[in-house]
Amino acid sequence: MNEDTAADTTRRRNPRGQGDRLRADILAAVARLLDQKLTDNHLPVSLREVAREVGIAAQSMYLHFADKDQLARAVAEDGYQRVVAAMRDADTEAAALGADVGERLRAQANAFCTFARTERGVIRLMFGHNSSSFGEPDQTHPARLLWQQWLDAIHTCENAGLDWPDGAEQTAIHLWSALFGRFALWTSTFERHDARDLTVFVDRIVDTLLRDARR
Amino acid sequence: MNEDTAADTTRRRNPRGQGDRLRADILAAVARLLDQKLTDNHLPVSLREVAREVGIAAQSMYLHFADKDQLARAVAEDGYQRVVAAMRDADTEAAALGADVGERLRAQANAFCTFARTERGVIRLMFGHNSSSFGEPDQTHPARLLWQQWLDAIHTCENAGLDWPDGAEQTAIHLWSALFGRFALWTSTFERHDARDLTVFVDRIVDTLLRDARR
DNA sequence: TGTACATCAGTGAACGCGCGTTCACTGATGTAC
DNA sequence: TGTACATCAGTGAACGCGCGTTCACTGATGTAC
Repeated sequence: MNEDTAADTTRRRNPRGQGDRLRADILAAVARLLDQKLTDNHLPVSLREVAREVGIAAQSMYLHFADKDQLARAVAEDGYQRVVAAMRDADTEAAALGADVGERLRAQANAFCTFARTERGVIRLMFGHNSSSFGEPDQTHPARLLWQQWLDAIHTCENAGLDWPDGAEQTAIHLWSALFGRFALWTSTFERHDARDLTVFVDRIVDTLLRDARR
Repeated sequence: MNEDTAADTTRRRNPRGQGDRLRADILAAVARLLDQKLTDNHLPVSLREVAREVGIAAQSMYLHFADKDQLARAVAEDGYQRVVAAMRDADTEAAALGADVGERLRAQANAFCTFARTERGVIRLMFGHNSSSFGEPDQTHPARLLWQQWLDAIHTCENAGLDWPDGAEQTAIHLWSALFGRFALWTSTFERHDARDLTVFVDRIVDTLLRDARR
């Protein structure tokens, strides 16, 4: 077992002139370890930092969270609940103003991006570890809430007569992926961070989807 | 200044029966701190773990990296170089087999996803912090390499006669966003992780782009 | 051909620090009688 | 109306540990003479 980890075979010193090999070995080891670490939800903030920020003693964290892991879990779960609430509110508001289903979908897409923009740290955590860290394989992952919200939005359009060429599920995945990917690029690369870029993108992608659905 | 952090005003104990308020305060504090931490590239692995994995003493890390931060930087930079190399190789290979520009674009998109799938930890790190942590605002960010690769691929199609309705840049951003977003969803949510889902997605999105470009 | 020396690829031992967590405690506030 | 008591929202002090980093060292290998 573990024949792919360098640690098994006792390492021998590199020959003279080959010292740079260690550099490559180190980079490969980091890649391996990072991959293993993906499973646990790592909170890149210490309990004590949080306590300091709140203005309480570090032990007071344990009044509400059993350990650090539970805190991370709670933050992500809270994030899912809030983003879904924001989308739902945007939908309700748009509907109250007499928007059609397409405009309501766009409103929800924008609400999602706005949440991502204003809660960058939290959304990173939300998508920062895979399902296995949320206990039971399927049912309990709080991302289900968000997935259901997207699916509802897409279905609402179907009920109003739109026909998605790739089907509701694929359309929901497509929209969610595109928005999150665009946000990730926007936030993590060299672009200046102008919120309008995101809004323009939302408009374009929702328009394209609607156009193809109405054809 | 800092009127938005709870730590400024000395906290007073919650009234009886309101103990749950602390929970909300803590979650809000974590969100604030996570947002601040986005700027620095945090390597969720210790130097000593890496050294153990490689099979060397912890201090030997300093033979190649000035500190932990430089190691994180090097891992990300290496990742960018490798993903670009993989895309370039896929393109060259497809071209050698007589593929047209569309097929070559698809080959590069697939190479990107394959890299993301096999180097999940590294790609997380690559997109896990924003540009400011890479020194000079624009020029030095190694993501530039990848951006240029996408742009080249899109331009190659233009040179072969394709006309992108949204322009080359927007098309490149769209493709990159969609792929990365789909990957992020695939890896971090409740779906079973079946590589074919990604391949199917790549096919569909590239096909859609090409169809709209040829019209 | 032998040997002194420089270089290279690392290691041994230790530092001070902040971390997650535990245990026993406090002091204000509401409640029963 | 007074007082004993339970409850609540936390804190004080301490633990052992692994971390990032520093400094001085080692021992094998190639090179100049």
